[in-house]
Amino acid sequence: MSQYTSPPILDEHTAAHVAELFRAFSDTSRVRIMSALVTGETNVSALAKIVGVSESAVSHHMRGLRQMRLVTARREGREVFYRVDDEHIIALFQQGVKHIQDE
Amino acid sequence: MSQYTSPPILDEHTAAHVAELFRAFSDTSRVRIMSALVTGETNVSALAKIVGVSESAVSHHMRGLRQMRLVTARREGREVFYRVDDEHIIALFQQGVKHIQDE
DNA sequence: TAAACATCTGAGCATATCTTCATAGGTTAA
DNA sequence: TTAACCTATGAAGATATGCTCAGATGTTTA
Repeated sequence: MSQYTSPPILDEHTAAHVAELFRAFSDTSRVRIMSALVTGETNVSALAKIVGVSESAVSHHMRGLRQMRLVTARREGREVFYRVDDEHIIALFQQGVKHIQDE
Repeated sequence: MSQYTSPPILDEHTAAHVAELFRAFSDTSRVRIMSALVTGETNVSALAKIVGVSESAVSHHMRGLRQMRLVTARREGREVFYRVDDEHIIALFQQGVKHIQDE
């Protein structure tokens, strides 16, 4: 006789990666940076002005987001433009925003 | 003549709430807890065994998740069963998991 | 009521995170 | 080349986070 068993929970390694992904959006400044990038490519100094933090802080955040491949960078002269390439990432972010705005 | 302006970025207050939501899933233990709850109602001691952390640690996590209304609690005798009621929250969580597993 | 069980809570500690400051690296214009 | 500009980096300090430990609270059973 067949028996039902619920799917095993996420293993430590996978769970750590999932947590890392969500952690990318777990900071107010990064959320605002993402909300800017979702509307289009933006460079560091513009992000700093828009979000209201130092260019250094933005740069630090961008390094993390870049390492996680959530954003890509493109150099144009002395400026560096960042963008969100992955539609799934955009959808994930927007879904989080929607949940807050719908409440 | 009409002019296009990109939508303003999220205000500080909204962004803080969005960050708070994502932060709920930004810890390995909480991700594993959520992955268990998604498969069905579970009590604290079971979660502790499954996830591999102390019951106290689970309880602390559940308080946070409860306060954010990401889970609901139901008492049955001396046990407390937790579940994820909100389908949108489940979808958000699963989408994050999917992004990791697809890579 | 007493004892056993399940969960919750606050304090304290170790670690992680975010920001700022100073400075370095890379690019363009004078 | 020098100066100005934009971005990146490392160190340091303040705050946040997650865990453990000890003990409290609530519930059932003997």
